[in-house]
Amino acid sequence: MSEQQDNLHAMRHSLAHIMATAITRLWPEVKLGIGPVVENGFYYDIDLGDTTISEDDFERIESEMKKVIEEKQEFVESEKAIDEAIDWAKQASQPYKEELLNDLKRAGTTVAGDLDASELGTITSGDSAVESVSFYANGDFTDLCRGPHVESTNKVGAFKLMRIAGAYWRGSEKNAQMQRLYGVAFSTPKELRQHLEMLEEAKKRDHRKLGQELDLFVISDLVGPGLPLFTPRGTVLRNELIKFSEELQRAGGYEAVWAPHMTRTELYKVSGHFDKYPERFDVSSVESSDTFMMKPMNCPHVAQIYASRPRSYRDLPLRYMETTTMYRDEKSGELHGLSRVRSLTQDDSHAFVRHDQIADEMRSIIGMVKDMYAVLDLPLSVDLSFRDDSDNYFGDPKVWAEAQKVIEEVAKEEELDYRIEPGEAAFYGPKIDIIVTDALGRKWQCATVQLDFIQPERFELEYIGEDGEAKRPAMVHKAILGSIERFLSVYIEHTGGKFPVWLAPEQIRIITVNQEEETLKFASDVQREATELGLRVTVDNANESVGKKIRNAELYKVPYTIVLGEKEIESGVVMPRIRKDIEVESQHEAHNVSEFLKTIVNETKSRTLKSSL
RNA sequence: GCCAUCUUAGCUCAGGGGUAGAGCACUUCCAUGGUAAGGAAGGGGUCUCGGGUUCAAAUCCCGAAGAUGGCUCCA
Repeated sequence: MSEQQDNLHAMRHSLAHIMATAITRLWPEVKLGIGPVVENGFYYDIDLGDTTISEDDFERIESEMKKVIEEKQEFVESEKAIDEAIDWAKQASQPYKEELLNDLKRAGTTVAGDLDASELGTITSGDSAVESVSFYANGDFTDLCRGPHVESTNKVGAFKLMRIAGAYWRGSEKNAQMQRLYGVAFSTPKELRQHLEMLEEAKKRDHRKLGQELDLFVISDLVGPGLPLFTPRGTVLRNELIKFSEELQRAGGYEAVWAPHMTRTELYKVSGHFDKYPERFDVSSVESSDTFMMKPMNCPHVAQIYASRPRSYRDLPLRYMETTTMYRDEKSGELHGLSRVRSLTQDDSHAFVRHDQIADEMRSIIGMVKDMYAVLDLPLSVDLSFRDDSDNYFGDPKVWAEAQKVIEEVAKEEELDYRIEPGEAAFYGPKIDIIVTDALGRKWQCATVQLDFIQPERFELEYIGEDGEAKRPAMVHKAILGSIERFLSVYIEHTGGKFPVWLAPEQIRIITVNQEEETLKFASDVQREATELGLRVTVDNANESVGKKIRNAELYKVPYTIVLGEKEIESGVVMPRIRKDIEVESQHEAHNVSEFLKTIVNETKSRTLKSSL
C-alpha cells in the first residue's frame, strides 16, 4: 500500500470512530459492534435494541459528526491489559466488545472473518493468548482498535453516509441482527463528488432499467423469479456473443457436443458435487423428482461422452464445447436482474488432455479470452485461484502443486496482470479467474479456466498411452463469457446500452418522411438491400412526425438512422444519422445508399468497432 | 433464507377510510411531415394476493408472494 492509500485508510477508519462518537452522543445506550474500512468508505455495526435508525436520521448523525470533526479531537492510542479491557467493556455496557475481548483472551484471535480481524486489538506478546490490547480515544469516546488513525478528527477528508443495512453480528445468522451504517469517504471533496457521480451514472446504466427501456429481456412473475425471458432484441445480443465465442473456440480445435438438461441425480453423486455441496442439491425447486434433476453444471455430462469409448493418447486433446443452459436454485434474496439467475447459459467447454498438454491448452484458452475481451473493449486482469492448506480439496497435493506451477508460468508468459489468491480454488482443481474492469471502473469476474484432476478420477476416465498402459487425462474447464446472462448484465452497464454495431440488435433504422406509396416502396427496397447484405434493419413508416421517429430511434440507441423522402428518392443519396459514440470520418457526410450499406457491413464483419464511452 | 423498505394502467409515478388519477405507450381521426416529442378523441385498473377491523378498505392491521438495498452464499 502506498503512503497515500495508508492515509486514506486511516481517514476512513477514523470516520468510523467519529460516526460511532456521534451515534453515542445521540443514542447513549448504543451497543457497538465493529467499524472497519471497506471499499470506498467505512461502516459501523450498531445495536440500539428496540430503536431502529432510518436514513432520515442521517442528517442528524452527519451534523453531529461534523461537530466532532470541528472539535479537532486528537486520536490517542493507549494499551490496556486484557482483563482491564474486559472490565472496561463491562462497565461501558458494550457486550459485543466484551465478546471480542474474551475471544482475544482465550484464543488470541477471534473466529470471525477478515473484516473483524483488522478490528482486533494488537497482539503484543505470545501466540496463544493476548496480554494487552490497544485502544484509541478521541474526546470522550474510546474504542478497542488496532488503528491506525489520523492524528485528529479534523483530518478526515470528505464523507457522506450512504445507507443502512441489516447485518448479523459476526456475519452469522444465528447471532443478533444489527444495523450497519455505511458511509463513503475520500481525501478530497472532489473525489467524493466523482464517486457520487459514478454511482449516479451506474444507476442510469443499471442493466435492469436498460433491459426494460431497450426491450432486451423481461422477468415474468408467472414464469418465476430468476428466470429471465429474452425478447428478440435481447436474443440478438445473446446469439451474437455466443456465435463469436464459438468461433474462437472452433479455431482452438473445439467441437460442439450436446447434452440434455436433465439427468439422474446419481451422476452428481459419482462426480462428487452432490456430497460436496449437499445444500445446493436438496431443494426441490430445481429437482424434478428424487432421482432426476435439472443439470446445475455441465462437466459430468461431457465426461460421459469421453467415457463412451476407448481413447488413445493420439486422440488427445479432445475438446468439447457446448453453450448450454443450467439450472441452479439460487436463494430468492440472491437473485438480481441478469447478474444472478436460476437459468444460466454458459459458453462452456471441456478439454481432455494429457498432463504434458496442459500448458498448451491453457495458453490457447488464454488467447481466446484475450481476443474476446479485446473486441469487447473490456480490460482484464487475472486471479489465480489456488488452494490453501485446508483439507477442502480433493486429490493429491503434489499434483496440485505441479498444476499451480504450470498455471503461473502460463500467466507469466502471456503477460497477464495476475494475483495469486490462495484458498479460492474449486475443490477439484486450481482456477484462473478473469476479471474485467468496466467503463465505470468496477470489476467483474467473467471468464474462468479451471484445471480438474478429480472428475477424471471419479469417472475413471482413461486413455491408452504410447506404452500400452491406461492413463488418466486431466480436464480443462473453460467459459469465455462465463454466464451469458451475467456477462450481459456487465456489458449492458459497460456500454450503457450503446452496443457496438456488430452486436446492436437493430443496426439501421429507416425512417420515412411520409406515407406516400413511392416513399414506402423506396424504404422497403433499401431494407431489402440491407437485409440481403446481412444487416439488421427496420423501417419506421408510422404515421408520426419525423422528429418523433428520430427521437424513438435515439432512445433505442440505434447506431445508424436514415431518413428517406422525396430528396433521397431523386438523388439516391442519404445523410445518415450516426450514433455519437461511433467513430467515423465525418458524421455529416452524404452517402450513396448502396455504398453506405457496404461500409456498415465492413464495420460489422471486423467486430472491431469499439464503442467509445 | 434473515433484516429493512417497497408493490396503484403496458411503462414512469401521484393520490389516499366514501364512484380510481397524470404523463408516456396503445387505438381511431385530423394533419403528409425533413433529423430528439404535431393536434384531438377513445380504450385500458378486483390499486400484488389472502385474511381481519369497519356501515364502508386501494387506503388501517396481520399473513403470503414478488421487487429493491444489505447480510449470508455462489460448484
